[in-house]
Amino acid sequence: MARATGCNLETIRYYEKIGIMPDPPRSTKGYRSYDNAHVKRLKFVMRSRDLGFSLEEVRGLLGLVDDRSRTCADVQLIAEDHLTDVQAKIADLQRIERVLSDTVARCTGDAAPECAVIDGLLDA
Amino acid sequence: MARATGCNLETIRYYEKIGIMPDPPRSTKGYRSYDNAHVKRLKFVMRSRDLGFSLEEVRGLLGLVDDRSRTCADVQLIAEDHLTDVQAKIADLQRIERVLSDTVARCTGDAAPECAVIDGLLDA
DNA sequence: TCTAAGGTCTGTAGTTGATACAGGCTCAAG
DNA sequence: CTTGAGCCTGTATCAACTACAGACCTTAGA
Repeated sequence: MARATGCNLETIRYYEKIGIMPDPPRSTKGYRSYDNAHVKRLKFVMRSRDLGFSLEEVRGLLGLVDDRSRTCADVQLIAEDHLTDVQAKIADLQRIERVLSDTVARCTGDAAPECAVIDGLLDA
Repeated sequence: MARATGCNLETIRYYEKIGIMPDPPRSTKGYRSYDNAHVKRLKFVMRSRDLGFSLEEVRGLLGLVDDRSRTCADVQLIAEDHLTDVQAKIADLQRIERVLSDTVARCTGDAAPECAVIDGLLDA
């Protein structure tokens, strides 16, 4: 399954341990054996993680996949919360980017020990 | 110093333990006593962290503050590397934001168990 | 002077989301 | 029959803190 999905082997077992992935059936010698449903679920998890959902959020999303009595509105809540988080992070990083690029622009870049970056951090 | 800087008490001691902050002098009863230089250094660390520098990067920046034989060019390298990181993170998050907001926009938000977000994650 | 509330001390454990072994078992090819 | 690869469990590690437990100290009020 690691090869099939590109997911790290240890990560799959980690997901199993924390209950994101179900305990798969085992061969007589104790080897895990996975089927298409496992692969599909793992890919779902990987795509969610890729979009920055936390594992707890992924658990919530999986709840809907598993339990069809939960609704689209539940998912929308999780996704909108997450979208808000992402937008806040972007705004933060853009602020940081402005400060950093302004400061770096003031760098002379020479061999002197005076430095606009350091001064900025010391005096801000 | 925690009150003076707004830094969590445990965090200050953590910085001391990992060598970001120096071991301060102690009272006879073992209480730490800080002066202005400590406060200034801690504020420098806090501002650097706030701009997203890792503690290792902060260590590098502090190296210049401490050792005046190091140069502006050294700092510029650290800051430019970090700027590149920040810009990459912004680009990632913007990609995520697009996907998320597109998907959420397709949500009906009703009580039905069909959901565009889930479908998107399952089939992408 | 006693007491209670709060601050400080050390040291350890928990957090998130993995990753990296160690040491042992099994399997398939040559 | 051997060799190398793959799988198994369990534990340790990473960043950057945060949160206790349990002990000690200080200060203000009765």
